[in-house]
Order: sequence, then structure tokens, then C-alpha cells
Amino acid sequence: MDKKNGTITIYDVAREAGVSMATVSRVVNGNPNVKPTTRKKVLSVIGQLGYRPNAVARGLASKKTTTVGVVIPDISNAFYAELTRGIEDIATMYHYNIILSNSDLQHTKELSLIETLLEKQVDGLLFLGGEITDDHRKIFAATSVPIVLAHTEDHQGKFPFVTIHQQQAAEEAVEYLLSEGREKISMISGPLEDKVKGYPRYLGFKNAMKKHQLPDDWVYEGDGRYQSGYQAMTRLLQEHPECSAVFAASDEMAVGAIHAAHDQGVHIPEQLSIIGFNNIPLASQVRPLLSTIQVPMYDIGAVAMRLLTKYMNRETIDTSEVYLETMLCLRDTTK
Amino acid sequence: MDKKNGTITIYDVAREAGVSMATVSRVVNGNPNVKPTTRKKVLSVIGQLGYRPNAVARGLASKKTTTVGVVIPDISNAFYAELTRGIEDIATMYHYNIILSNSDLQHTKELSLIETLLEKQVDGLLFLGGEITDDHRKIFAATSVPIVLAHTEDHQGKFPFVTIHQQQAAEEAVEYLLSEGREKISMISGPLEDKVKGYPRYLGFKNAMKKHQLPDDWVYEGDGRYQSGYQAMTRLLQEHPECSAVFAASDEMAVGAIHAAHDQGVHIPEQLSIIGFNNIPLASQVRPLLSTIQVPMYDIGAVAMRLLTKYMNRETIDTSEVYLETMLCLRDTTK
DNA sequence: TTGAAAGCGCTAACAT
DNA sequence: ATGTTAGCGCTTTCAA
Repeated sequence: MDKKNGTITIYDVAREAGVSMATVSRVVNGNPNVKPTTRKKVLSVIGQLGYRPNAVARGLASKKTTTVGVVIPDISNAFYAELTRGIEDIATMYHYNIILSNSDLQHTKELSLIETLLEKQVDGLLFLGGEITDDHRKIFAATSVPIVLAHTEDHQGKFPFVTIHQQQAAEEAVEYLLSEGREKISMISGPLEDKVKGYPRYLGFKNAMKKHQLPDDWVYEGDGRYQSGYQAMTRLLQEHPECSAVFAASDEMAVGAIHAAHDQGVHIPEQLSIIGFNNIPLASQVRPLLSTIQVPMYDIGAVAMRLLTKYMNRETIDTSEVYLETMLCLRDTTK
Repeated sequence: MDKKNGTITIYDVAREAGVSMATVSRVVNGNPNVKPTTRKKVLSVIGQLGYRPNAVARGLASKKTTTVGVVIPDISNAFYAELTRGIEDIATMYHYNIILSNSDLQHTKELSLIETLLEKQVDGLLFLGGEITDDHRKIFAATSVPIVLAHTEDHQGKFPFVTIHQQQAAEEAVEYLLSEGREKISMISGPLEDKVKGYPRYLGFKNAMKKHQLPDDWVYEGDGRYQSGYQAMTRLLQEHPECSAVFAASDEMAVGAIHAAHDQGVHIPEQLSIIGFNNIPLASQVRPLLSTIQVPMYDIGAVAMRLLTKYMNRETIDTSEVYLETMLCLRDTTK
């Protein structure tokens, strides 16, 4: 049944079935130009021998690997995990596999990962979450492999992307707080040097406050995680006990803030409103239920992957820059 | 700079540098048998031409792809996301990439994923979380590709694995509840047909209760998620308001239970103790902070991947069946 | 409908 | 230290 080698190849099947390699290749690839009898014969031999096509050889010959590379900041982050699920589901649907790698948002790591993925001859590349620099553009532009950016955008390089309107979503959240009658609003931001999310959301806050001629400098910078939200809130309450609302740039920080407020005896939402960002599962697994901006994480991944398949198939693209809708999701931390 | 084709190969570099392909291959692969001058020359040509080695061709020739397949139930699940991070970090450390695919614990999907991964000639396979059946064993046994199971175990097939003692951990949790003086203990279990986690944890509960000659049939079956925990607790409180402790088979269900109890006016931990399972981030992001069994998720992934590298390198293996330690992590939902 | 044969880009003996 | 060469297992013209 096996050959000396142990691996049985298309050649073995051909010999055993009394046909040529080409014919075996045809039946394996579903080419219709094969006489039904022949196909049946070949198929049965394949079954008997337990033949398994070698995708690497196929990749070399056909110049297609049916795998796409995914560079993501951190898979252990709920937001990116959900987004990745969207990617993977669509990839599977189109018969692609994904090679996943974490960048931790580190510039040089990102570049070397991209390099490695291109060496592996991925058919396409999904780049998530990091800021696009000239280094990125250079390497992206130099390859013919389709690239789609997800949850980040780039206008200089003209690369396709799917993301959300970060700044606008932030503005809406703050506007809502304002509409509640809150005026002493503070922000717990993410890292401001994060040009992709942190800074735009910060700008959204600034803008909304300016528009209403309200002070906009109660900004506390966190790192996006629970603890930093807790700490920011604690300081905030010390320095500005009169604060009546906070917009947090992530749900985790928002929840940290809720608990800090609670520990200071501040009642939510009676005395203080809080709005988060993303609507990760956590938001609806804490009490009070967190009001937040709902970001279509799964869809960002799914749509980006779908877009990538279009590029890989050389289909015509109608829109290469897509912004998905966010929605204010009001629960119990707002009035 | 480029050739007509667009892709520049090892042959182009060789010609341009005035050496043979073999020599270029040597410098690319860090073979020491190259005169420094030659190496320098080749390297410079590689730089000029922007040569990028084709890993697919290399894989075909060397029969090594430096990629491993990972079959995981669901990457959007916090538990598996963290575990995957452990896998990926170690994989990167040993210069492997991972192809990730979600099985949703579906038998047939698992098998077809494994098949696909083997076609792609992965150097190794990590299989997570699902029950091992004869179908799995058959395909695992038929390949020479090293397989390591993670967070599941198999004794019939003799495949290496790294996991935890599910039943024992559950017993310890229940024993703790008992040691608190609680006697009317209930369990909110995961799916009991889950032979890998659900059932063993259930057995742990049964065992501990039997050992103390206490009734062990207040068991409510959930699906592991928040909502099911909430519902189970709600029913539990209706049917057995005298219940004084609950052991939940997952943190999410435990948190759901906390909130259900809260909604019924039951005080935790005064009237009722709750212990969860896993210690995902959520456990320390809710109030009261959840007491739970801390499972080394990251380490399970990391150790499994490390073990896999040993198999791939044909190193000698000291232990092919590793159980990692769990620990009772007591916080505010127990006395 | 089928087969023959030329690669795909690289590695790995084997020579030199 | 370097070159030659035979594959690796498949796809894909091109003929037949």
C-alpha cells in the first residue's frame, strides 16, 4: 500500500490507476474533462492508497497557496480575538487558511512578520490595528500580493481598508453625554501616540467639547486595560470630584472606572455617567451594564477578509475603503 | 533590477553575484562553509535585488515548512485566545508560524481541518480541546507528523498531551466550599456530554459531595456562557433557595450566577459562596471579585508548543503526558 | 478525453 | 570553499 518512501504521490496513484499524472491531477482538482469511468477509477485508487495531495508542491507549481497571512496586535485581546474569528470564518468559506501572528503593535516586529509571510507566499495579507508608516508602505507597494488593512486606515498609500470612524464615534458618545445634561465631562483615553485609535478618539472628545464651548482638558491617559481605567478614575475623582460623566476609550477601562467610582462611593449613573468603547462581551457581563459604542468587530474581520478574496480573485472592487457603522449602545451606566 | 517575470529567484542572485545557486543557498541558510568575501558579495546582491527566498520551494525541497497547524475550538473564547497566545509566542521563539483554525468542537470539522493541515505539510500539529475519538486516532496514527494534544488527553492512542487535572481541580473547589462550612452545594456544570471538561468537572463535584455523604444532585447544566449561568442560577434559587454555595464550571457562568443571585437579593458571599473555573480576566473585572480555579492557560499553550518542537526536532522526550498545576484563587465570592 | 514534458524555486548530496 | 545536478510533487501548456 505504501511505497518505500512512506509518502505516496500523484505518480503512485497514476501508475496504480493506469492513467497519467495529468489525469489524476484533473480529478483531484475537479476538472470536468475526465471521463466518468476514469474519474471513478482514479478516485477509488486514491481511496485505497490514502493519497493526500501535497499542497506545498501544488503551491510551487501553481503559485497559489490558498493561505493568507494575518498580522494582528494581540490575539489574547478580546477585541482582536473576535475580529479574527470574523476573518477565519470568511477565510474558511473561501477555502483559505490563515497564518496568524501577533505584532504587539511593535513596528519592527510587524515588518519582519510581513516579510516572513511574504516569503511563505501567502496569497494575500491582512494587516490589523497598527499605524501605517512609510516602512509599511514601501514593503506593501513592492509586492504584488494583495493587502487589506483592517481597523486602521491609510490614505497616503492608497491601500484598501475596512475600519470605523473612530473620531466620529467618539464624538457621538460625548454628544450623548452632553445631551443628558452632563457638562463636566472627562475622558479616559488610550495611548495618545496611537495614531490609529487613541488619538482620533481623543480628538473626538476634544471636538465635541469645543463645539459646546466646554472645557476639554480633563483627559487621563490609560493603556486600554482595566487597571489603568481604575487608576485613572481614582485620580480623576480626587482632582475633579465634581466630574459628572466620563468617556472611556475602551470597555475595559470603562469597567475599571466603574469600580473605582464605586469604591469612592460615587453612584452610577445617578451622579456619574460612563460610556465605553467597543462593546466587548465584558460590557454586558458587569453591573451596572456598561453603555458603550458598539463596534462591529466580527464584521470588520469578515468584511476585510471578503474584500481580500476579491483582490485575490482579481474581481472588480467597488469600494476599497469601507467604514462600518458604529452604534451607541445605551445600557445602565448612562441615564 | 527585476526580471521579466517579476519574481527574482536564487538563480538571479547567483548569476548576478557570479556564484552558483548552491553558494547563494548556503549564505541564505547561514551555512558556515562560505568564504567571508563571497558571503559579503552575495548578501549585497541579495540586498540590491531585493531577493526574498521562496519558502514554498524550500519546503518542497527540504520537506520542512516551519509551520505548525493549530486546531482550536473557538478563538473568540477568552480561554482559547490566551492559550493560543502561549502557543504563538513559543512558536515564534522557535521560528515556526502557525496556521490557526476553529473547529467549534465539531467532530467532522475537526477531522477535515486536520486533513487540510496535513495536506499543507505542517511540521507538527496542535490539537486543542476536543474529545479524541477513534476517527482522530486513526488519522493521527497514520501520519508521521508529530501531534500534541492540549487541554485534552488521550490514553488509548498514546498521544502526548498537556492539560490539567480537571476532576481533581473541581474536587478541590468543592472541598474548599465544604471547608467553609457550606453543605448545601449546587453545581452549574458545562455540557455533560463534553468528555474532556464538562463531565470530569461534574465527576469532581459528585465525588467531593459523596465523600462527605452530602446530596450531590443539585446540578444545573449550562453551556459555559454567561447567560446560561444566569439562567441556571435563577432556576436554582427558585427550586432550592436554601442553597449556600455553587461551584460553576466556568467563570462566565459563575459571573452570570453572581448577577442572578444579586437580582434575587441574595448576598455574596454572606449567604452564598461561588467558585468559578479558569480565572479568565473577567474574574477579576467584576464585583465581587470572583473566586475561581486558576488554570494556566498561557502555559498550557506554551508548554504544548514547546513539547511539539521537541518532537519535531526528534529530541528525546522525558514526559509526553504533562499535567499543569491549577490553584484555588480565592477572592470575594467566598468567605 | 488523455498524455508527455517542462518547469515552479529551492535543497542536498556528491564532486571538485 | 564552491559548483553540478538530481530531484521535491505538483500544475500546465501543448499535442495527440
